[in-house]
Amino acid sequence: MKVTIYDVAKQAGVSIATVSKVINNTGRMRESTRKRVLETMEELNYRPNVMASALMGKRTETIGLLVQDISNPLFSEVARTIEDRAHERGMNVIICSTDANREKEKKYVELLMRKQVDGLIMGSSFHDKKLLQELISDGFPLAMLTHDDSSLPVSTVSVDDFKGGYEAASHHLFNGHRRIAIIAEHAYSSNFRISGYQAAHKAYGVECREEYFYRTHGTIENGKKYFEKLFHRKDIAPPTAIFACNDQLAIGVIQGAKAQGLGIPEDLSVIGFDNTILATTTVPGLTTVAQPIVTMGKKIVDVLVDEIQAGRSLRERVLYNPELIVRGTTYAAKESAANMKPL
Amino acid sequence: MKVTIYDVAKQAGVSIATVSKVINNTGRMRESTRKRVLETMEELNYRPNVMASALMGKRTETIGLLVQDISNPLFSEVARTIEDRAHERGMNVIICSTDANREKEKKYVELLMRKQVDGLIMGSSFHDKKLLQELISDGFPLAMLTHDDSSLPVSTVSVDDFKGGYEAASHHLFNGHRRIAIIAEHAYSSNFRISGYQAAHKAYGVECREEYFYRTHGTIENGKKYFEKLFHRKDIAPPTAIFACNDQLAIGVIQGAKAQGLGIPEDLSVIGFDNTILATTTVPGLTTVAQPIVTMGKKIVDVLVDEIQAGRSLRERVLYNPELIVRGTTYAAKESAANMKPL
DNA sequence: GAAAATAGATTAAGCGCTTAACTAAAAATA
DNA sequence: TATTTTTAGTTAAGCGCTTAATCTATTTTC
Repeated sequence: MKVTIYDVAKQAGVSIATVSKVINNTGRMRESTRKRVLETMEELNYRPNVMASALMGKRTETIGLLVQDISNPLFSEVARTIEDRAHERGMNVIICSTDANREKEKKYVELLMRKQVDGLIMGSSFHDKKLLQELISDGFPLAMLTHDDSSLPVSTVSVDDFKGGYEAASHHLFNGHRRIAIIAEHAYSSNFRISGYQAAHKAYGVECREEYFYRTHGTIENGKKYFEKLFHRKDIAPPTAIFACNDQLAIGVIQGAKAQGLGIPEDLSVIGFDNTILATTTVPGLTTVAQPIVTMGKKIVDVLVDEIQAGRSLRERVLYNPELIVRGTTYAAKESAANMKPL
Repeated sequence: MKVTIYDVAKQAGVSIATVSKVINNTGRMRESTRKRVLETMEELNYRPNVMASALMGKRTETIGLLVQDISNPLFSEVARTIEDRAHERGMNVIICSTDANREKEKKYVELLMRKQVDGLIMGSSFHDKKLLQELISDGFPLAMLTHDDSSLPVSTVSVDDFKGGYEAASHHLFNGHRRIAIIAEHAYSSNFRISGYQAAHKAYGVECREEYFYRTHGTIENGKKYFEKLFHRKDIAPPTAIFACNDQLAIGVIQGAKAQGLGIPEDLSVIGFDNTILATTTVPGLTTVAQPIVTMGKKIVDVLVDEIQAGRSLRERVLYNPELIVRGTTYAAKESAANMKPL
């Protein structure tokens, strides 16, 4: 049967309170007693029951991680660093994929609350803002990754999406491109990437055309689909460059382009976002805007755990710099050999 | 403050036992009473505390999933289907990445046991066989994915690795290749893939040369590295085809080959294994042996949950058929235009 | 050497729930 | 109508732990 604190106490010839004290390293006792209890625990292969101690108001040492889809490389890479850091900090992680679906978000939050998780990391946009505000006003430990909504009094860790968008567009513009399409995601962060893209155009004195702008879910299929939309429009000249707001979209674009016989980057330059493993597996490698995934994953755990330990919101806002990783999918546009500078 | 069963009981004017009964749908009571309690629960936004009920011997409705590395696409894809199915069955999943490291395996198993998880899924090879046997003989609900060790009395779900290896090698052989290298993983399943590869050679009357056999960890870097090893050996003619035992290795091989100026598949045919998202993002697409990931993920959860509910090991062994997905990285060998048949 | 302080341990209450045992009232049976 | 059975609910113990309150030596202080 299960070994309980009573078994240990009996065997060691002390009370359960004493055993509890050695478990938690609290109170005072003779060194010999501590040692004897420790040995007995070892001997009986005793494992304290987390449920019972959680019932007494201790932490469950479990945090919930809500992501859109753990099978998406960005999230699985983030999840891995979160998991590792959480373990270092003595916590387990329950991962839930919400599919950016309100119902699931709600269901999983409820479930996680019932399990008494100590805190929650929102791994990307969380759509049910009302539920979010409820959690926040309940003082529940919360940290948001990649969703820097300044209207919410929560700790956030994210990348400077504006800058990322700016750098991606600037790279294209610098390379002489003047017709640069953007395929954005239905995500909060995309708003900033779009703004950055627009700001870069302004800096270069290039008009930003509505016709080159699409917004969709960030899948490979959609990348392909919107590439085709872009290239089958009769009203506009096709773009010579595309800024896709995640790597999957970029890869879809590349696949669509290659299927049409277009050369990458000779005929079309493509930039992605995230620098997931996918960006490294294409040949040529995908030029993309890197998020410091490992750093961010670590940080979000630290922020959350600090908050849990402090017992109140620390409202930390951390913004990391994105980095443009130039690989093989971007190149000077045909119509302009000379590289360009902003105005 | 937290709403407890007492609050509900008081408000509804019943005893906590009655409330408990409506929560668990047990015992009998007037319909009007049940309804009143239900309404009160709703009204107070009451969420039963899983810890407390777990303490009373109920399930925690949590299962642990141990994988090598959740950031590896194969595992993240599997994890996603496991997660979904588990949720359908009313359970949460705690994911732990072991890095195929004994220490971590042990540490995470301990942690999960302390958290009273109802069962464990071993998502790939589990190295600490002793610990495994301990768990099994303790009667702890366990299911193994992709690790069909017949010496262990556990339920397993896996793909027919022998057949997968056989089909991969046969495809190369059929295409006329006679120098087919194999890069295997340090995983239990690789043994069968290797056997299948050897059996196919036998069927075609082709000698299997030791020099074309390597074993390593299944990363992109290692794919590249072993491609180079293979092509810089002076003692043997380089292979015209490679069977890599996972997609990452295959991609590494392709990257190495392209870096050397080799054309894929004209100069080198490559087959991977797993059919992860990575196999679809390369251009041309990677020919690979598909595991029915979704089916397997679902099944392993069902097996485990059935076992948990039955309260004893069902010792189910499920073997799925792999499927060779021919994409663009395999082609007839130069030295033989005609396709070949087995003896 | 008596009072006060300290060290080392125990007792007992209680966390939020489940459930076996019980009770009281209503319904069925004799 | 009296007795048995059924229904609808309650009481109370206990799951494995934490911790404040308590207790008993043993030391320290003056």
